[in-house]
Amino acid sequence: MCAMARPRKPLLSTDRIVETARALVDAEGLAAVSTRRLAAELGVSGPSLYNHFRTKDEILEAVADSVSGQVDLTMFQDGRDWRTALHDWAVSYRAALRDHPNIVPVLARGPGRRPAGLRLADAVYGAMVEAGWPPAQATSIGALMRYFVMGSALGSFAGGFVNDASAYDPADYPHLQQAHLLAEQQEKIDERAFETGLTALLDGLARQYEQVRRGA
Amino acid sequence: MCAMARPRKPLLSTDRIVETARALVDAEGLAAVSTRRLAAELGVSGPSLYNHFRTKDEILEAVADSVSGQVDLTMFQDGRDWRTALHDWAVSYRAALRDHPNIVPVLARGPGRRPAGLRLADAVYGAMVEAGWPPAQATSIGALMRYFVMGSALGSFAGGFVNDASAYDPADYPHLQQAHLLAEQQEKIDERAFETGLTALLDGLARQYEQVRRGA
DNA sequence: TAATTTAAATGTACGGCTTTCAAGCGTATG
DNA sequence: CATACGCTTGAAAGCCGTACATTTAAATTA
Repeated sequence: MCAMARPRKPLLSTDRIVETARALVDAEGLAAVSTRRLAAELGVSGPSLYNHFRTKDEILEAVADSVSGQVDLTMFQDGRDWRTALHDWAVSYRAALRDHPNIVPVLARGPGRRPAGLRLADAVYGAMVEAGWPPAQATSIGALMRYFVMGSALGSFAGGFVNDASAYDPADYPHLQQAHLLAEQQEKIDERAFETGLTALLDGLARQYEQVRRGA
Repeated sequence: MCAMARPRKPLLSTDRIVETARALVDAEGLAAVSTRRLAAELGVSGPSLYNHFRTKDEILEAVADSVSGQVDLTMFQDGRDWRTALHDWAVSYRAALRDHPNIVPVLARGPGRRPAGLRLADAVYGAMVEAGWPPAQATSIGALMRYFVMGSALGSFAGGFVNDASAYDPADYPHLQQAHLLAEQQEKIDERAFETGLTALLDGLARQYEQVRRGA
């Protein structure tokens, strides 16, 4: 009896699925994304999704990739020096993650075969080589920058400290008597830690760059 | 009929559960840990775990904490300079994560209320303050070091690149023609990226330290 | 145009998951 | 001895992802 047939215009499209999934992840977190729930959000019944994606994980990967795609890459093209470009890129990268914190755990699994993620890696690598870094170092720089940005996103937007004084017995953690305050100021602390680390990282790389150029 | 009674000696203990869970995570990954599977591994039936933990997540948190507990902290006590201590700590931290890569995603959610994780944060913070860093910077250093180590662990041991040449069309990623080779050499690349980043980070922090000391 | 293949959605169903609960039984405490 | 408590259990509720056959419309081919 009346099994719904193929509609005149497809109800679903990969784009619509990804966009809706992203909105759902942003609004309610990764855990809220079940195939049934997502399908409901799309006005459709569960298994329909499997006509457009082979698995739920593919949907999440696509969402992650769409966030990667929001990272600005123009700084690698307009002749800025490598250090400034790298700084701006890291900031833009982090901003994209901050806008969609709930998808970060998926992104953190590495570039995998996500096109936009690979484009990121490609852009950084290419720019560093062009700036005069040896290829091996350029690879390292791409990786370590990703490490730092991802780590800071995960460590900040996700877990962090718990805002509950009773969780911390001062006797156990002599230096962290005010750790329970950390949660309140967390945003600022994370921001400053990121900036401090990024500056240190770039300073240190600049030093290595000088040595490399001197050696060459 | 014949519901099993309370045994003379408890079959379960929190320690035994955590150890078994850790072994299971190490051997077969996070996904392999279901309450039933873990219970079977313990020679016990599913819901029994709930007499010792309130939720499965608490078990994983405990496993994560037990890994945090393996990180060496002695370098902060024997009078080494802050830079050397920080370096050794980062290396030891990364080694602990490398020994138990599958639990890293849980650890990466931040220190939360895990005692060993907090002890880590406390030790770093205390050592930096003692070395003459202003408290605010000491906080930043603790956070950014965690970011970097966690990010490098997640980006390496977990996902990374896919070892499948067909995944990468050279036309799309002009600089990554050999990206498919990356997976093979991944271990070395990750190691070098970590070392490069760590050195750069510490060089950069040393520079900031000089400025701070000069200003004081 | 007619026949055939493919696409999109569906209902049903299977096997898994975490977690709750009452019930049973040993052990410890009064 | 009585009573409370601790530990384990089986059963079950309510999720989950996804495989499958089915239905119909669209697209393709003859």
